[in-house]
Amino acid sequence: MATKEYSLKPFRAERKLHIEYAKELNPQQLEAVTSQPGPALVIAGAGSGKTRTLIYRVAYLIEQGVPAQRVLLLTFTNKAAREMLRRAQELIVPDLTHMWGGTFHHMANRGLRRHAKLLGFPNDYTILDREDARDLMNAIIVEEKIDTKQQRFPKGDVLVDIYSMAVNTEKSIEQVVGELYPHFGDLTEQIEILQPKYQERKRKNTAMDYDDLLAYWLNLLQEHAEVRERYAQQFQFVLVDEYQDTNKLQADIIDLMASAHKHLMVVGDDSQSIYSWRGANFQNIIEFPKRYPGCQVFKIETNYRSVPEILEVANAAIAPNVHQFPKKLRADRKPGSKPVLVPAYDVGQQAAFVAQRMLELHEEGVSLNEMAVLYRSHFHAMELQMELTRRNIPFLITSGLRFFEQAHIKDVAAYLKIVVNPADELAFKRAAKLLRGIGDKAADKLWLTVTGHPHFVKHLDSQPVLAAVPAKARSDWKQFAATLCQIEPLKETPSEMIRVVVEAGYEDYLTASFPNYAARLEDLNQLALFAQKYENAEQFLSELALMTNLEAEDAAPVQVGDELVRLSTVHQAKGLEWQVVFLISLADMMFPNARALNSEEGEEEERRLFYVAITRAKDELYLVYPQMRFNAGYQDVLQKPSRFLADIPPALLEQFELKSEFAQF
DNA sequence: AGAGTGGGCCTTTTT
DNA sequence: GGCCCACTCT
Repeated sequence: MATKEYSLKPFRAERKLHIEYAKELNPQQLEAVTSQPGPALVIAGAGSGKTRTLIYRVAYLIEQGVPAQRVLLLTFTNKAAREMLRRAQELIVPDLTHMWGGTFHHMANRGLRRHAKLLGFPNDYTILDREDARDLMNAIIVEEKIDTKQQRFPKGDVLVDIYSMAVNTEKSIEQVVGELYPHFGDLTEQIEILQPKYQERKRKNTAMDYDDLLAYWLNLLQEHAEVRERYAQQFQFVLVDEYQDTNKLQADIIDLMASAHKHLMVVGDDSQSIYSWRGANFQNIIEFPKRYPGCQVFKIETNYRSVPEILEVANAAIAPNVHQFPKKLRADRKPGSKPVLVPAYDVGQQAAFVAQRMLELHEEGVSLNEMAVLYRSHFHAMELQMELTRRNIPFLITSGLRFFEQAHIKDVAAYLKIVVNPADELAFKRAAKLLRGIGDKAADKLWLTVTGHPHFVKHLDSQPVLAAVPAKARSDWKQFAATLCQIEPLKETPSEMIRVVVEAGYEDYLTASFPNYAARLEDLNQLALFAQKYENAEQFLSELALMTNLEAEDAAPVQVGDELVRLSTVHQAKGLEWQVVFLISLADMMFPNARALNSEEGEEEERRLFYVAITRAKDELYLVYPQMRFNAGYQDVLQKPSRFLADIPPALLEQFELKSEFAQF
């Protein structure tokens, strides 16, 4: 790898460049975009053109002659990376396809597929999603004969969460349990003993969970100087978006990736740090100047997104937080209308109000695509979904379940996984249990008889294996074995594999098992189309596991051209914007969430979340709360408006009086 | 004994 | 939709 340094000429407005930076950027943005190499921290408030700054920085680097493959752009979603590259590409001529861009997990996976052998892992490992990790952990709890009855023992998903937190924050399990799971304090030792078992089991199955991708990648960079040097040399410029939501593990990876040149530019906003429960630590951004002494600091504080009335509410909402960089967001836009406070009787009336107002706005000419409903938790949107369906208002919801996490998608993917990685115990058992007459026990037994065989797929149809198959499952099993043999040679065309699996029997299973089989079949059809983009099954499966909710939409069957209202959690709305935003279920204990209030930091994070939600709105913002909570079987109980609403001076809001027509629900 | 089904109760945020 | 448990069917 050539290690030529590409230096940047000092920016001078009069010098002829393709892009007229000084015209297209404000002075603060311009300063960051044209800054000299070296560590740099960009504090960019909500709606201040953070993305724009990054795009222009990329374009500027390329225009200065830096080859695309020497730039690394880390973003929160792959979609964000793609979007930025696309827009940077529009600004300049050179080809950016060789630039590395994407999420941390994406980058780690890309590196590990190349170098996993150094860690004793084959490079065709499977990536476990949350559900897989939980199932594996539960299996271990059973095998280790842990008495989960006598004393409340954490379930698989809780254990996985504990380990995840330890890995991502680089803390000990004892510390994590002590701080976040004190009620399991006396089980600490047992919890510690199980972690290596979990690690071993994944290794045996040649599988990695999300945390392993990061942890092993960091390990590779730390322990293998040749790998570290290779990438640290390659990436002369490293850009990181949403830096406030990185955790210790990710920060360490960044530091090593940028260790040769130290041309590291991180961009973020401490007020929008909302992922501490995933180990994110906004101390990373606060202490960046300490870790990189002499770094340049840029503040971008002009907000182009929202009308001043919305911004004032946002500023008031975040003000009570003690732990933040002092900053003053200035509005650039002309005055518009005040945010509206809407007390609804209950969630039903809340839904009715939102739907009604949407229709009115649509009449007034606002596109449905420019409206969004945001909430704290997925289930807060239930009534609204029903209401919108009743009124024929088309909506797109990024639900708790991702497109790719749905059972039928995972079932079919399991077939491909078995062929790609015959050590994948979870995939094998999942697929086997779909056959009639095979349940947990039979699947366990069969796995023990088939695992480790060199000609795994062909072996399934052999005499010794057939003997272990329950009699009533025999014919299904034969079909299963035949299907796997059939798709094995098709690894280069994952979409074909999917079609074969569906036609060879999965379709029959769907029709027999689900009333909505047609919709599920259509999903699988879309999945096959989506798979065509990939060169082989392994790539396709990686993508499937690492895709975010936002990206999943591109693969989900949504008719193009249709106008859709967006329903989303605040977390998933990060980085997005709409003309009109409805923020619903603003009742205390719903938003802020009751469980987050156990600590002071918890309340501050909820407040940042509230701030993120408010700053998604460009023109109109509705703050809606239900006053009554439905109490099954008993009288409804009164609930308090969110404590965050009390921090907003009443003069900044317009009070909405619900007309009686809403009260009938 | 193991597979499969249905009811009751709860639901934070996600790569 | 998930989880747990009780129940029936084979």
